[in-house]
Amino acid sequence: MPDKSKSETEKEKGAARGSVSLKQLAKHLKLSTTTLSLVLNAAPSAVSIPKETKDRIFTAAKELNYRPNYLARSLRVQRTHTLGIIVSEVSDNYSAMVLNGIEAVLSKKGYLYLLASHLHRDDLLEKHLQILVERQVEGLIAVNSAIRFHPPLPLVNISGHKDIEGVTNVILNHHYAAELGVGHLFDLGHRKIAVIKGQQFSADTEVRWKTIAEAAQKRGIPIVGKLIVQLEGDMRSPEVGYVAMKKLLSTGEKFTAVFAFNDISAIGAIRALQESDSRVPEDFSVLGFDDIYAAEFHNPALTTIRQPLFEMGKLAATTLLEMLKGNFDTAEPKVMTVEPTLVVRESTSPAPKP
Amino acid sequence: MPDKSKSETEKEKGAARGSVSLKQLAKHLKLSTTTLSLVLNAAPSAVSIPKETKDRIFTAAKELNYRPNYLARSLRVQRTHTLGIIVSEVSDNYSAMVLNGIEAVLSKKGYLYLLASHLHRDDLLEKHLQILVERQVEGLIAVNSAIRFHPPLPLVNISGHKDIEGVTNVILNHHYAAELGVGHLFDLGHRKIAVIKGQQFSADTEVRWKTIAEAAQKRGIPIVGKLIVQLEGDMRSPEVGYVAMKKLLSTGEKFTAVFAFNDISAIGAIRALQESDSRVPEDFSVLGFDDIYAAEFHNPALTTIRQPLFEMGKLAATTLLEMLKGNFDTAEPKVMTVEPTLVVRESTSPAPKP
DNA sequence: ACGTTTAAGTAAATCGTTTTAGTAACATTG
DNA sequence: CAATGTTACTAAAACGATTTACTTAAACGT
Repeated sequence: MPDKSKSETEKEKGAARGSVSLKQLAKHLKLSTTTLSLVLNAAPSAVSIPKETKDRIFTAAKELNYRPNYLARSLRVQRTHTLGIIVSEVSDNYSAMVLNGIEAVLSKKGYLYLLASHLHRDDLLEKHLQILVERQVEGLIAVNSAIRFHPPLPLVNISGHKDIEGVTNVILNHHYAAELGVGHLFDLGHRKIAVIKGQQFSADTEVRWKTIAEAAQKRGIPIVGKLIVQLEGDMRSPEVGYVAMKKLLSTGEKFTAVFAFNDISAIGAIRALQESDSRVPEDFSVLGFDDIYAAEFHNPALTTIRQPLFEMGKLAATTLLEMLKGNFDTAEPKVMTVEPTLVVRESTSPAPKP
Repeated sequence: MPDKSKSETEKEKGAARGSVSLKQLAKHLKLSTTTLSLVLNAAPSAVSIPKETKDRIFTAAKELNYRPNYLARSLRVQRTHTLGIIVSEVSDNYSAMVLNGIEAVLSKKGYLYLLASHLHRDDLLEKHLQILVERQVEGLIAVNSAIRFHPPLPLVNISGHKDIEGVTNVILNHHYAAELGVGHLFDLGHRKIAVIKGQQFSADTEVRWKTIAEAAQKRGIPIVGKLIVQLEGDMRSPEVGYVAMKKLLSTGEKFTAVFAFNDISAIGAIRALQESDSRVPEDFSVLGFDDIYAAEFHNPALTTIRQPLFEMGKLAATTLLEMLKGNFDTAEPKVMTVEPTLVVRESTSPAPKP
């Protein structure tokens, strides 16, 4: 037990657990807190302080293990270097990849973030945003969230509803995504295509469906009501895709391909198909969306529309930081679009001969 | 444009963007901040304040959109209701599930958390812990991190190295996990078992390997050097498992089953086997670890050793909060163990006849 | 009618920093 | 040698809350 003795004696007052306040450090050095602050922060006006004194300060700070209290500093300088991020759920694969992108740029810029989830409940969304604001975050990033009001702080929304005053949007080029997906299936000869729509609460659901319908119509592919089914519930487990496909199969309506809302549900759908003794892709082509890590290694490997989720996170973060620099005059809703790509793997193939 | 006019005029001084400080609110009401604070926080001494005054305060607070500055409050009361969490990487499936568990209890208890990743670099780990401490978090949770020093704050480590003074550990019953896994393969008749060890930087790697080796030895299963291979690199993609299995196959050494470090690598391994025209589980049984969401829906569905990751997160969080209540006298390293379960699905089957 | 309670508040200190506006001592300059 | 600069610092006011220790006026008890 090497360091056990001192903790009792140096209990004067102040910060916790072996940490010293600036005031204590100043007293120890018989200098004012002003001088210490100036020196420790390398303020321009510290030029007049002789190197000797500076060194005394530095070594004492190190010895007494001085750690500035970021709260106090933030309060004084009115900057927290903290953002608030709100997602539907952390362990959702989609959010996780976006978060990774966000974190990559924030950590480089010396920002931290507070994270909250809304679990697709509007009341929680509002409450948690409120809490983040009280905690003095400088700006907000929302992922896949239904922001419906002018936010009290600069906010950039990833894959959210657009057209809200004061929010900047990062969205996928949905139109092109649908063209890629439907085009791919069409080119393979599929004419009876089922669609698994996203959960009702997901912001992407509506656009995705609309653009797919358009792309289908444009190619003369009929939209059959019975072949449209909607995901319900949890976003993390393939289970919901499994259920959706079961429903699709139970209608008795014929189809040769399915365009799933995302990879997770595509994986569930494939499982359901296999259970009913159908082969993918020989009997049914399955097209996913997102390109999560698991997609490439699934069996069969998923053909999918890739969303650059990591880049979307990065883009959102850099944009928000930019907004924070320039004063918040970005009042008009702004949209930044990113492009999807088609990744062809094994889960799609030419339509079977009738 | 409904609310555009006022923002210019109410610019006296104080908090940002339509928010008012307590002082401003007090001036507006011609009362002291003391009174407001007492009333707004329902302090016991506020009994003497007549209801009328209280109502005046409440309505004014609502009207002027008063939001207490949490920084200022925290500074004064010396409590931040914030924890620091450090993980290797957010989008790692493992961390994400643990995080979910942590968040579940924190949000219920009114805590938020700052998240940092160390990317398996010791310098980043130390630096980020330092930053979290400066930000006045009340306690720390580390996930899968190699904490090597007595931390400056209460810390609970999930699946970390044990035996560090002042840290409480949440760990899996590795011994039992190995018994379950090896026992399962043994019972199916497998005698030549390959093992995919975890990445060198992962805290679990060493114990996992040791307990597996013991369980094998106990059953008289020989440990063949050529059949032991180690994962290298990224934790998120099955790619590394794929590479590992390729290496295993290239040795020419015979085996009928593989015990993978985790589900992610098991999925990659399966892909490698399939590419070499082997069938899983008919030719090779593959056993995973963790039971991530994708495991159940993989093809073949993964037989795996389930870690209760969500519960581990919850346990860590509740334990830490408990430590924060009772003064931090939990100096002796404490260990809380959780139990694994064997989930039998499709990726394992009786060993093929020789 | 005097002392004591109670009601309804408020002034000021405090948390741990940063920053503005000095000051006191010495050196330099014309 | 008085004015001016420079050097090496410091006092005190913020930042926005909470909290301790009063204060003043009215009500009450006897």
